[in-house]
Amino acid sequence: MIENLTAFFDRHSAIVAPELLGATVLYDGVGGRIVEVEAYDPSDPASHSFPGPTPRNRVMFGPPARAYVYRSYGIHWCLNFVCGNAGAVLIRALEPTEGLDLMRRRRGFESPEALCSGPGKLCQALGITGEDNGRSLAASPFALTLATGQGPFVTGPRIGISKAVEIPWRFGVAGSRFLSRRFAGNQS
DNA sequence: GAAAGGATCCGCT
DNA sequence: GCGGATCCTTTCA
Repeated sequence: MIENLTAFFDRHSAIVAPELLGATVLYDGVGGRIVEVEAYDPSDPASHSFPGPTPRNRVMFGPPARAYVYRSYGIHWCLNFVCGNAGAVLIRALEPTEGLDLMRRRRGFESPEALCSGPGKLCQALGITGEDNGRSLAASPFALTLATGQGPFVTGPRIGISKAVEIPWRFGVAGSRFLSRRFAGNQS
């Protein structure tokens, strides 16, 4: 258990990503356990940091332990945690534990499994927008509690990208009902 | 200045 | 299970 968030995130995204599984993320008191993530790094054609710094992705090239929030397909927001060396971990799914009422109100009274089972849905449920881009994960409104130990997890190819699909940098808690999509092969 | 593409979600079949 | 909606960012002329 690393107490310093900056030290925790200042490593390669593919190392940080699986260790985030089981951690608790709260935004203004609303959130839950992380059950699914994906890693991206600058040598990866599918990563936003691959082409180099731009006005949109400049946060990825800044200090670690910050939130990188960007708009996807013009309508959804996606939440990333910035790691060392211009890498990032995309938060894909949560198991909701805090603020269920508020999430249901924002999401239209869906079942718990559907509240945070996807990057765009997750941000809507927690109320995260582009205004949170670049904010520190160590200060309000964010509250991040790292897991004391990792349970079993599964890996697989990442979702929704057209380049470097063969890199298995998707990580999920084994057997969780809150994943955005099931993992091919061993899930139970 | 203009055009193309994208780390997705929702509704319908 | 599949296809459309929707708009911001980047790239090129």
